[in-house]
Amino acid sequence: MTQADYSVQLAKSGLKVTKQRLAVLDILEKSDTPLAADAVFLALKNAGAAANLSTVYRALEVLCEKKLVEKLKLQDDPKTLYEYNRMVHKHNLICLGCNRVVAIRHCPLGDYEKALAKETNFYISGHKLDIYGYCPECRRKFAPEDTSE
Amino acid sequence: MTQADYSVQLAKSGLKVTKQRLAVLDILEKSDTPLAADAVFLALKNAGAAANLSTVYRALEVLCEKKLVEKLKLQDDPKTLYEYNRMVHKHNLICLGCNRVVAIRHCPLGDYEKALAKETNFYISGHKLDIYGYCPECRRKFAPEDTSE
DNA sequence: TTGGATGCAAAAGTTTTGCACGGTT
DNA sequence: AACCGTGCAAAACTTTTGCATCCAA
Repeated sequence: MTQADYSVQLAKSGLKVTKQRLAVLDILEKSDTPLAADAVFLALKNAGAAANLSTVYRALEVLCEKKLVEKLKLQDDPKTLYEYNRMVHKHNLICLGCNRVVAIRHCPLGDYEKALAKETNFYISGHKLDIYGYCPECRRKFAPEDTSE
Repeated sequence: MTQADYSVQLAKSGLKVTKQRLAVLDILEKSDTPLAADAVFLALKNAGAAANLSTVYRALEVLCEKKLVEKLKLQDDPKTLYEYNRMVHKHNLICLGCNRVVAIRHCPLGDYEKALAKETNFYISGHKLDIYGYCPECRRKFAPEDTSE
């Protein structure tokens, strides 16, 4: 993704194109894992595009409103994480050892949601599935249990 | 559940039996929805078992460690919620209108986890599924979309 | 030009911690 | 008696807000 792409996205969303917002989008788009506000703040500094922490929070907030960015909260992290919204439904596989977050695209819950809606009479707008475990590397380090077959 | 039951649970966990911990367990066990620390604090006061907020946080923390209580974070609430751990695997159906949390016992994810473990080589320790929507009453109030058939 | 965006500082909200005292075992 | 738990106050940490200034449209 290029600067021009982000500009179009911002403009389409009715937001002013500022270097801070462009930089935030770029950081998130390039990151292979969701980032907390302070991590974005640091990344901006390192990229030579330093912005104020408040500005980062405000940018993240407005980008979430416009669906350019997604917000997520994981169980053991007090910080809210943000990731570039690639507009695909997905789930998170979170490593409890190194906190790496791996995106999982296959979703087994379509029929389940429909059945649940019928059963509970809720209107169901979406769901969030986080799967916790240990990645291959951390398995080796911590070996919480041997599950090899 | 009675005072005596909680005492046994605490003792088994190697915790001292104090009136604050007993009261916290009782509040959570009787609640039909997960509670935030400040709500527990208030409930204690109303029950004539007032305790300090720090004590409530410390009690909740240690009860979580001992698996007597479960911790959960939902997407739009900055507060951590706590619920009595009934030792059953379940999911949450959360109403975006009134924030009611309904427990769902059926879990469709057993095979999915196994397949995912094989595919990613993660050791998978668990998952968390939250489903968001509008309960029957809030559907009527907000009518976000007509999905009746 | 003008309304929205930013920086800075201060505040708000939730949760944690240090320490002296009190209660459980 | 020893040690863990509690209360109180202060602090830590994340996030939000007020206001003056700046910048994109």
